Parts: sequence; structure tokens; C-alpha cells
Amino acid sequence: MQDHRIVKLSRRERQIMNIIYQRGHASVAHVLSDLPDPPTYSTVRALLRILEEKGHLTHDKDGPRYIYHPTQPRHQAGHIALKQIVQTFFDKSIEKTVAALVSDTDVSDEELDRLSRLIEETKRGI
Amino acid sequence: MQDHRIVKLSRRERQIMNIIYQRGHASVAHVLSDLPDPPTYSTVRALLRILEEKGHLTHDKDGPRYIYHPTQPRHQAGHIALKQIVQTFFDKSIEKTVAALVSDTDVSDEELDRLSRLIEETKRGI
DNA sequence: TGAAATATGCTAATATACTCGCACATGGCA
DNA sequence: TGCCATGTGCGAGTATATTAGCATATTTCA
Repeated sequence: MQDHRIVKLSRRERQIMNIIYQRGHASVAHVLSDLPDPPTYSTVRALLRILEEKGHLTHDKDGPRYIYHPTQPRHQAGHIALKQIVQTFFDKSIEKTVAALVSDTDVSDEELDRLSRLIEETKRGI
Repeated sequence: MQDHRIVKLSRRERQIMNIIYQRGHASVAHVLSDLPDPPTYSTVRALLRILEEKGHLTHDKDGPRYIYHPTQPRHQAGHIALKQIVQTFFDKSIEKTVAALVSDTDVSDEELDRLSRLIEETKRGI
């Protein structure tokens, strides 16, 4: 289940993959603008090239510039990442994880209602 | 909110922190046995020393050996890591995240009941 | 159209991470 | 008590990650 490639990412590579997953896709300039302690444009391009060589990204062209896309679908990568968190911090318990999610004070009643509905629907196998 | 130190971890450092968070605390031998592509005992000790220098870990003694503990409490680190995932892969939506959590086929009806109860209690501010 | 802005291709230096080995201390037990 | 298993302290080599610079192509627009 666990994609073994993902755990091999270096710090910068991980930061970049997160940015691209968050945006869906991104140009060099996008990545650069979102990176903490941003390096130079050249550096970002080098890292993107490496990530492409390793098979984590592909690119297509938007006019003159490259737009990078993750090769692993977002929902799939998210699912794997989430499982990792549940295992590491919440004793593999979905309940403990959800408890942490809804413990934020800024979760609205509407959101909670939607969650209730979601779970009811899951019970009924929808 | 985001602890800026955590994003600076290297690949091995991250692996080790995950192991220690999962176990709660761990000796060198524990960490070594859980590491993928395990290096030598010396290497693990070196990494643990570095993590301690950086302030991520402390150790106390269990007889002759060191037991390492995370300095940041597990629930706090988990909360931050979870937020990161929600932001990166689920458009900051708790609902989408919970949907991914319960989409696994092996979630039991009992677990779903507990989740329903948990959310009801959250609504009532318990 | 031609200069400025913005791309990429490629190469190489530097910093950091990762690794291990040797010397030495300590606890357990025949 | 003396040997063996299992610790830690420390120093240094190797691999990898990170960074940047220069050359060149393409787009934009005054």
C-alpha cells in the first residue's frame, strides 16, 4: 500500500511535492513563490527536473513554460499520507483522528452536520 | 501554528521521529529494528544525537541504555501533521478528509457508530 | 522589429546528510 | 571475578541534496 518512493523524498523535494499537490499543478514560478526560504529560480528548476527523473512529476507546456503535475493522483497520495498519520500519531484509530480533526474551535455546526450525514451515508453503504 | 522546525527534518530524521512517535519512546535498538533499509547501530546513534541537539528529542536512562522521547507532545505533533495533510490533499476540508478516512472497506459498523456519537457530542460542546 | 523579460538546458561547486569504525564504559552471568 | 554482550563518545569519510551561474531560446510589446 505504502508507496515506497514517497518516503525517499528529501526535504526540498517533499516541500515541492506538497506545493504541487496543494495547487494541483504548478509552474516553476508558482513553486518558487510558495517555497519557504526560497532558493533561486535555477535551483527550483533543478529540483523539479530531479523529481521528474524520479517519476514523481511530469510536465506539459503552457505556452513557453512548463506546468508540472504529480504522477500519482492527489486522492491516492492523500489517502496514503493520511494513513501514515493515523498510524504514527493516532494508534491507527480513525476515531482518535476524527476527534483531533473536530477539536478545532473553528469547526462550524454546519460542518458537523455534514459530517453526521456523511457517516450515516457510509453506514448505509452509499 | 506550524512548527517550523519539523519541516526541516531530513529523510532519516523524519523516519526516526515517526518511529518514536508511533512507539511513544524508543531505544536505539527499537529504532534500528523499525527503520527501513536499516543502517548500522552507530549510524542510528549518530542520528539520534543530532535530533537531540536540534531539540526534537530528549533521553533518559533505562539501566545502561538510552530511551529517547519526543520533546513535542504526541497529540500536538499529530494535530499539526494532520492539519498539514488536510491542507495539502483535501482542500482544507475536514469533510473531505473524514470521507477519505471512512472510505476504507475495513471500517466496522461499530467504528462508524462511535464516530456518530463523537460528532453528536462535539455538537453539544462536550 | 528589436530590446526586455522570462523561459529552459546544462554544468559544476558547496553544504548537508548519512554512514561507519574505533576506543572505551558498563552490566550480566558462568 | 573476569569474560562477553551491549552500551556510549567521538571523529572522519562518502554519498546525496542543494545551490547557483552561464549560455541560449522564446515570448511580449513599445
